Amino acid sequence: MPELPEVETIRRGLEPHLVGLTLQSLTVTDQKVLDLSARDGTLSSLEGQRIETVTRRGKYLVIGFERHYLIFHLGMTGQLTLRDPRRPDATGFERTITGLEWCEQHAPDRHTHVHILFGNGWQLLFRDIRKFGRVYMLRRALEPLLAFFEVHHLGLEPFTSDYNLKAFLAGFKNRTLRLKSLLLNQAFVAGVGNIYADEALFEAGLHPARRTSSLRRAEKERLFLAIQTVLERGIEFGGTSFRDFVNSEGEKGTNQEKLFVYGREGEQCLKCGTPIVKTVISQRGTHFCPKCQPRRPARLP
DNA sequence: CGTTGATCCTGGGCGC
DNA sequence: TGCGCCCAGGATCAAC
Repeated sequence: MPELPEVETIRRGLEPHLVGLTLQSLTVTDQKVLDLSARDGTLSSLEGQRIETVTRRGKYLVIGFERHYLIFHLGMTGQLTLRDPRRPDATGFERTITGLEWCEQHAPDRHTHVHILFGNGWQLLFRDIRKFGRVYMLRRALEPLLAFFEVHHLGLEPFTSDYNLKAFLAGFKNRTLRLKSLLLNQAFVAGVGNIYADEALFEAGLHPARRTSSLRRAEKERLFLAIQTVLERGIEFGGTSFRDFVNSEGEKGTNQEKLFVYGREGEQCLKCGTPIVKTVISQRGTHFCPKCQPRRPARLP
């Protein structure tokens, strides 16, 4: 679910509400989602600390308290929402389990694993059906944060000076894997997941099964630009809500209406009318247009 | 070292 | 209605 555009959408929703709030208590109802291997202090040491920053790196959301970072990775089905218990919760949803049809705030349920209560009465709720998501806690300093990103193999960060053509091209060095697999590797470009990988390859007109070693310079440059294009569009439309994604207010994004290939198997390509094909590459569903994304590169003119 | 495949979870959707 | 099966947006680690 949550790739860079979804996490950024959540970040933008949380930041104006969270900055300045003081954490009163933090409750973890399923320890499985906790990873305190790199912590420096106990969870209770967060009590009384004020939130100063809400940032993001790849698919990781980083909440900066006065002395610690609380870091969230939403896995496949993670949701991070704000709730004001003094307001009525929305009810009567079509799918109460996945939360896909949920809008506005909702009450905690058996899939809500972390509850954070703030001094003003608001709650920040972490909910994750499949429990692939994780919550981490670090001492607030640059060095442990960079070490954390290092341990989790985070590569180029889109929309920063970090993401430049030279570094991008270096990612192709000595590699033979398929393009789709390269894009899913967070050590290459951080934040790209299955949906945006397929969309970026369509945008660049590249076949997902092509080997990285077969790309010409111009094709790599197209991919370099295409990744930013599709991520930007995803953010612009508030993220892609295929199943579970909701923003910090519990609302769906609309980027699923803007996709060219993902989830469109058998439907006509929006550019050429050819039916979109779905296949499997490194065990992930992969969608592409066989005409717009030829397996063999077009001959030079 | 690079690459592939199994695995962790739960729910939804489909065919029978 | 129920059951079995397959699928799902991620990341890690063992094994080749």
